[in-house]
Amino acid sequence: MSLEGYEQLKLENQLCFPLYAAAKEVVRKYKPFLDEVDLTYTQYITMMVLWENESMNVKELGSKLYLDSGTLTPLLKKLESKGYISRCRCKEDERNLIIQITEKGEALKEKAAKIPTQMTESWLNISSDEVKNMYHALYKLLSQI
Amino acid sequence: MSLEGYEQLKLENQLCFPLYAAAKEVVRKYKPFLDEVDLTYTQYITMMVLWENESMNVKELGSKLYLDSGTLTPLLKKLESKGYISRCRCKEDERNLIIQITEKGEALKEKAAKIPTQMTESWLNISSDEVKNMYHALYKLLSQI
DNA sequence: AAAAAAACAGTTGCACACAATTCGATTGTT
DNA sequence: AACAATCGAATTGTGTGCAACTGTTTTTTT
Repeated sequence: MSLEGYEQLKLENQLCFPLYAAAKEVVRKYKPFLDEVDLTYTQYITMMVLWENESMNVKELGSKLYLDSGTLTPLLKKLESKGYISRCRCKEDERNLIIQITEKGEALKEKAAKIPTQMTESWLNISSDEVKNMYHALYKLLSQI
Repeated sequence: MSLEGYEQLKLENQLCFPLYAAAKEVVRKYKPFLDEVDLTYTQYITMMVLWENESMNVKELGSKLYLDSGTLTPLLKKLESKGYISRCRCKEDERNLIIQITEKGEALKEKAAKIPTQMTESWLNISSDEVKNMYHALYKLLSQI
C-alpha cells in the first residue's frame, strides 16, 4: 500500500479506519444481548476477566483489558453497586485494591454464557478461517504496540 | 471455534476483544502525530472525509464515519471554532447543515499528509499481506453489520 | 532512620459515542 | 389548504477512555 500524493490520506486507504469502525459496530451489536444482563460492553469484558480470576487488583485487571484506573475506578464502583463484585484494600499492601466476584456475580456467569453463541450466530457469514486470521493478526498488532 | 461450557466466555476466545483493544491502541498510537496538527483522532478522520468531498451535510458525513449527530454536532462546532470548516444551513432545504472545508482547513491537508507514513513506519513488523487481509476482513465484517 | 523514588488507586478535565428525545423544516396525504 | 408523517440536526443523559495530576503507601537509596 505505497500511495502517491494525498492518496494515503483517503479514509478507504487506511487500515485504522475499518478497525475503528468495526470495533464500534461490534460493540453496538452486543448491546441488545448485554441489556438483558444489565451490563455495558466494558463491564462485560471486566466480568469476563473476573470470572476467570478469583481475585485481582486494579492494575492487573487494567493490563488484561488495556484500561487504566481512570476508566476502571468508576466502572468497578458501578459493578460493586450492582452487587456483582467486591472492592477492598489488600491488607498486606494497602496500595492495592482487591477485586473479587460475589455470589451474585458468579450467578451472572450462567446467563452471560449464552452471549458469545448469540453473537457468533449473528455474523455466520464470516468464515471461521477469516475469524482465525483476523484474530491472529489483531493479537500480533496488539503485541507490537 | 466451538467451545464447551464456559470456554467461550474467556476473553482470549473472543474475536471482539482484540478488535476492541487493537482499535483503541491504534488510536492512541496516532495521538503524538495528531497533537502536532491539533486534531483528535475523530476530528482527523472527519477532516479526511472533507478533504475528499467539497461539501457534505451531517448525515452524509455520519454515514461515512459510522457516527451520528450526537457525536458529530459538537465535534463539527469544535472544528469550526478552529477555523478548519464552515457550517451553514442549506438554502434549498433548511434541515440540512452544509459542512465545507475552509482555506485554513485545506492548508492543514499538507501537514496531515505526513501522518499515514509516520504511522505505517511505526508498525513495520506487520507484513503488507497481513494488513491487506485484515483490511478486507474488517470491511467484510462492517458490511455485514 | 530519613529522604527520595516508585507504585497504586483515585480524581479531574476533556473528548468522544450512542440511545432517546426534541425541534424545526419539508413532504405526503386527504 | 390542513394535517400527519418524515427528515435532519441538535440536545440530553449516561458511560467510557485517556492524559495529567494527587494522595497514600511501600520500597529503595543514602
